Amino acid sequence: MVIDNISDFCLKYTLESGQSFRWSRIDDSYYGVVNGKILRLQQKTTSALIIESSCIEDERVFTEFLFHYLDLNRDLASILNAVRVDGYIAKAIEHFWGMRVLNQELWETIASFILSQNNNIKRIRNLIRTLAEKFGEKIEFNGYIDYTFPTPKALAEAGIEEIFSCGTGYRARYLWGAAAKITKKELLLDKLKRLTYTEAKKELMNLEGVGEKVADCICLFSLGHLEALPIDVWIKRIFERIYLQKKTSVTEIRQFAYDYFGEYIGYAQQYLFHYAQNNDNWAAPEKLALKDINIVNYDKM
DNA sequence: TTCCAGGAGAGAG
DNA sequence: CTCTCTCATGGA
Repeated sequence: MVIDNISDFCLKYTLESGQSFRWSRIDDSYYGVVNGKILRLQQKTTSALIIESSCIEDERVFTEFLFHYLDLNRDLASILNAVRVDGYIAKAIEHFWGMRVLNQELWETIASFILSQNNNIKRIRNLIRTLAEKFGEKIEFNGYIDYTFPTPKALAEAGIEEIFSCGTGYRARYLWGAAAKITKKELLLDKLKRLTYTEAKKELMNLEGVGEKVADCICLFSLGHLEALPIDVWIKRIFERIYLQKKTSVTEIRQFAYDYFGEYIGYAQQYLFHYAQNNDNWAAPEKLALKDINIVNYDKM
């Protein structure tokens, strides 16, 4: 199946920007598990996406779902125009044009970012794979083998010890607690999807092991709240070094960021994060000059 | 060996 | 409110 009418999209940047931990690149295509099915995605040209899956019943319904997952329904150009307020972020945007903020499955996102605390991306990926191998279901597509993300029920029944034995460390009881709470319907995922950003964040922070940063990740990477701003060590570093030029609190960073970048701060954050992660020179002195705003037409990659 | 990673919670002040 | 310490684990 091919979708050939997309624009302002880069599969690589989208899937390799630390928002999802479930995609693997093999040659020039990406394999992942979404909604319990293996997907193979491949971007041949800027406008064409090749999709293969073990089970596509209705192409129209599937396309609709995929557009939502990859956030292709949004007008990326106007979002990036809105947040391109200085030369620094302009460089990040130019560099990673086409990176989208995904709308991932809610439970998987909650679980993944509970595991992400005080952890690095590679190890988070390994943890999730181990958990899926142990508590998910084995699936196969064209010789590619993977596992579905464990359901809340599966993890709740497994217990803390079993989760701990996967190498989750002290996060085991947080993950188990969230799984149990959802299984017991003390937290209703469908209801969570209908809340505003502020309401959803507050509700998520009632879970043990979910603080402000993780709640913001869930709001941004699953619930589509683009005003969410996850402040991790990198974002803190960037704002302290580039924008505020002093050591400061997340409260001040948050206030400044909304004020400065506006309602699409979530997208701005993702470009700044990925730019810093992939550029050892992100804080070089010449990059501190923000004045030189180059308004160029970034219509194409 | 020590430090760090898409942090959060508990306690102290 | 803000600081500080601790919590597993593995890679650099």
